[in-house]
Amino acid sequence: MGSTLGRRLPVMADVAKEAGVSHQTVSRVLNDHPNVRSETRTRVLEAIDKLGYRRNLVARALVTKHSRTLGVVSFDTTLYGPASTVYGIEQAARAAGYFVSIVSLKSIDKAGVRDALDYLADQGVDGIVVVAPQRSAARALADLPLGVPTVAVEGGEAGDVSVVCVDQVAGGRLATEHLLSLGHETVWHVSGPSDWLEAEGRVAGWRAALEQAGREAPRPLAGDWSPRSGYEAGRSLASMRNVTAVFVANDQMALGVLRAFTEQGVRVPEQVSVVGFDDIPESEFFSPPLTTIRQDFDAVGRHSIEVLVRQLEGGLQERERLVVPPTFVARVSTARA
Amino acid sequence: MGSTLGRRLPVMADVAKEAGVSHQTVSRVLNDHPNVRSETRTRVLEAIDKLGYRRNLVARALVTKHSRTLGVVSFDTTLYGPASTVYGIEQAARAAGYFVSIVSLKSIDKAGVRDALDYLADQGVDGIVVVAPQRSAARALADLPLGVPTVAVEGGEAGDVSVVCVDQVAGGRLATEHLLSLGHETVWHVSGPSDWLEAEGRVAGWRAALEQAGREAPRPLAGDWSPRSGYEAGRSLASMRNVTAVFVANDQMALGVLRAFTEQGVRVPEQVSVVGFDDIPESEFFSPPLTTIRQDFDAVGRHSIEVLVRQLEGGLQERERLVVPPTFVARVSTARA
DNA sequence: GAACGGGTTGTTAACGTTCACAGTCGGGGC
DNA sequence: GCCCCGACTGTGAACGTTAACAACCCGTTC
Repeated sequence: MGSTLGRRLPVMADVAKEAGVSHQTVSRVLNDHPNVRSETRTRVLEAIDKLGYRRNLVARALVTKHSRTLGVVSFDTTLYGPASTVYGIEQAARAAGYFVSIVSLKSIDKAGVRDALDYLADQGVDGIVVVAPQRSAARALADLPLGVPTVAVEGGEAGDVSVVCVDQVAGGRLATEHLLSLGHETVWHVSGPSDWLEAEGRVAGWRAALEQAGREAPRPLAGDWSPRSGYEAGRSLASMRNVTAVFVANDQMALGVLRAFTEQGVRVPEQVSVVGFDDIPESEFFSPPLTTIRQDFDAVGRHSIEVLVRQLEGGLQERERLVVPPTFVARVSTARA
Repeated sequence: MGSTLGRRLPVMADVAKEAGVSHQTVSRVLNDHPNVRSETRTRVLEAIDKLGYRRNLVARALVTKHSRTLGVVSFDTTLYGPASTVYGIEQAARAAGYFVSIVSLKSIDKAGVRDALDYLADQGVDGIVVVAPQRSAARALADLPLGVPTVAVEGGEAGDVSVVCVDQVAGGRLATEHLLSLGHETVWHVSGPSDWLEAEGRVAGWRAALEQAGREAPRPLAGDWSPRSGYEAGRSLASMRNVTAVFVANDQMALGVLRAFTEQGVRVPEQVSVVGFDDIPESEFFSPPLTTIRQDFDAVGRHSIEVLVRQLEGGLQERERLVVPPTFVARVSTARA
């Protein structure tokens, strides 16, 4: 192609020439500036349409210092919880007119979190959501000097940043109280990894409920969220005589527990009642269908964007703390003692 | 505070002044240009370190016309398959030095795909990966005049774009042949939604295996990937006398099938053998543990980035088609007829 | 001693927007 | 008739980087 025009994408100046106005007027039209004669506006819009012009957001970001991009750092988005949360975040962010740039961490240690944050900051994101369910991640966040508005999901006492989370303690309570109300003497617990804030919250809720009912809390069995660890915990529990009720810290482990019980000939819910946590789509079809505590991940994602955008567009503000309540889902894995 | 220096972030010019060189030399150091005296280089690096300078990637993108950002558009990243694929994509992209911007679609229709693509193009991504498992998405892709290098995951005959996919037909064959080899007269099938290419491929593989063995293919039961739809198909199957082997198009539906069988008193694998597809983490702990076909989503994600990056950095090229083989995973849900 | 050439550095001009400011035009008040 | 003001539009300069080119230094070569 000659030097005449080639394949070059049209820029504002081209539109301006086409419409017989200045590039600034084009800019005004694009930004909905009020003081543009409506006739001029249509002329510009026609030119835009004719040339197939699209504004260059990179150039815009350079001068405005806003990229309208939000960063998300999350741990293992393969898991149902993080995946759902990130999904909610993405939907909400796009609805609010932001792009979403994502970083999934394999393991969360301080260095990993810092790197991810740096990485996103380099990219020029306007704000960051950190799905930081581990204590170590939350601590990293608290220590980091972040130049970018940030909100933490499940972040515990995450220093100066705003936090959106599910009330894990209430969830643990809900599960345990349900089992106690069915007449069980006490409730056993298969917990998540101790580094996780969610695991810790559920343990606390379980303990509080038992204490309030004046029951002894048995020693919790620790899992790692995986079905396998639930299976192993289930084998231990099956070998004990006095177990009639178990609160498992997530549905995947609960699946493992159910499997172990089945193998050992322990019948659920006739001999032992089981409650899970999360309400993954599969839970309803476990054998037997799992009574569980539902977390509204979607709401968590949405809220975190709301908080972040408020912070971004409303100037600096108080840090907020938003707690989403969990709900009880009755199915058939629990029965009277 | 004053006009002296304020809180302004340092730019290249500041580093240049600090090091007593020109901003261009700083740029050269940052870009590993060979012709910089090593003494100068260290002086510049020291200045960068002292000032805490970080280069502005937005400005850089403006002039180079490369953002080093890749776009990903995917359908419902809440599902295990897409989530794992996107995870693999993200890991590989970051390793290759690219940022990842993501768009999750609720529903995939032509307009949705086009919007997502436009959206990402506006943002200035260098390339796009479309996780397009539906026929409609693939068709949308084929029709679209895309100005950006694109690769499709599970994209079927996706027009001019490169494709990375799992060999679904081979997977369907694997499952069916396994069941036939156990002596079952024929194999029933619970399929995915007909609009999905993956569903179609699995049906084709199942049919081919039956045909090759000279067996009649029963009418497949259609599901929608959800455990519930599997449950409903399972109830139908349980009510039939002659069903001894079922190939279910994904593990979630297989869970539903198992549930229905359990409820109806049909024993797996004693009376009926069941094979799933995907190998989700839960499958191993179903009752009974599910024999299934494993898809290496991670590899798919990685490969798609490899193909895309090759296209990006190697100039325009032939479109590629990369097929990842599925593998058979033996567990206990299948037995001799 | 002049011309050459490679390594090293600096100068100037893009890139495509938005911002700050300066016009121009027309109508209303005195 | 004059001034002012508000609506509208244009001009020039940022933003922070890389690209293109020019310039310099110093050692070789003829």
